[in-house]
Amino acid sequence: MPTPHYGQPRYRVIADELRQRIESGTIPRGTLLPTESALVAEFRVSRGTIRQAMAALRKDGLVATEHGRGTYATATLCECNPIRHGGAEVRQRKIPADAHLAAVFDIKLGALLVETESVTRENGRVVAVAQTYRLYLDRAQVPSRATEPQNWIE
Amino acid sequence: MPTPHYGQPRYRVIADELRQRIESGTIPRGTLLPTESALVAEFRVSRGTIRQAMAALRKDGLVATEHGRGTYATATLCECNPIRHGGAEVRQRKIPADAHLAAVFDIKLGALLVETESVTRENGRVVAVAQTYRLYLDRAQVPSRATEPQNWIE
DNA sequence: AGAAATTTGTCCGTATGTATC
DNA sequence: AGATACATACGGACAAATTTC
Repeated sequence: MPTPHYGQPRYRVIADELRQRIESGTIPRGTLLPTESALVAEFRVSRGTIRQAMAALRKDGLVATEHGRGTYATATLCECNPIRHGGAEVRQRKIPADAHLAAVFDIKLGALLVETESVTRENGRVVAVAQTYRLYLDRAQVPSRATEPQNWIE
Repeated sequence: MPTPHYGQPRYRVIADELRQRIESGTIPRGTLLPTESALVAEFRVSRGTIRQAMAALRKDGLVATEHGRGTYATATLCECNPIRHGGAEVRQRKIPADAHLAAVFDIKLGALLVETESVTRENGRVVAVAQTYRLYLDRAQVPSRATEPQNWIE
């Protein structure tokens, strides 16, 4: 097999498969995913392809990776339907901190924040977007060496 | 030469170097960067490494890539010093729209927005971050095929 | 405490497919 | 159509962080 990528590229197919396993609970939140080598064996692709799929999931905040340790599924991302509030659409969701927010809040990359997004329209046209972030205070934390990530409950 | 990467990985060193060239004006805003092959030759690294450096710059919105065309430096990111306003630090800057904001505003990826960020502290600890975005109304646009990107002024 | 094994991170070289000019 | 450039994929190698013994 040279390198045919008709339709969807392989790394995307794999990413979608893993995403479904996480969302369906086949891979519980907070637990480690199979290792890269295991996925290489399962999907019969090269390690680079697996890593590309992982990067895609990481970008979406669905998983987080720690060097020498593994990649685990992050906490549930709760996304609510937008509600109307004074002419603006307001929507709230839990998100993992990106690099910038992690630095500002001085928290770990991937730690949970609550994002409130408000979208303002004028004549149907979006003219302003406001996003506020606050710490998500719960026992839901990114697993660390101090606790057992396997048994951590979201 | 096996694969020594003391300290910083090479792709990051290259990304920093390119970033400096852009910020110092060696690579003017709006102009195309050297091609991948040129950078491969200059830095004596593989294409994948160059592409990784490019991806890093792209993620930061410093450059934008068009398929079959090349990679060019995006508009100036004006970043002002934070000012204090009622117990919060407020800072404004121009940023290129990421995928989400581009979708919400219905504008092109990389088009300019004005971001106002407000950071609130309690006892020195950051407790909330608010970001508002509005359209940046000016002639500064991301270059398109219709105009000549080379001569585009920010 | 320390060595070995495991796992992810980075890098290389190469090849081929696909889109644009 | 031809040239150029980006996207995907492979296999191998060594580095670095973590866990296990």
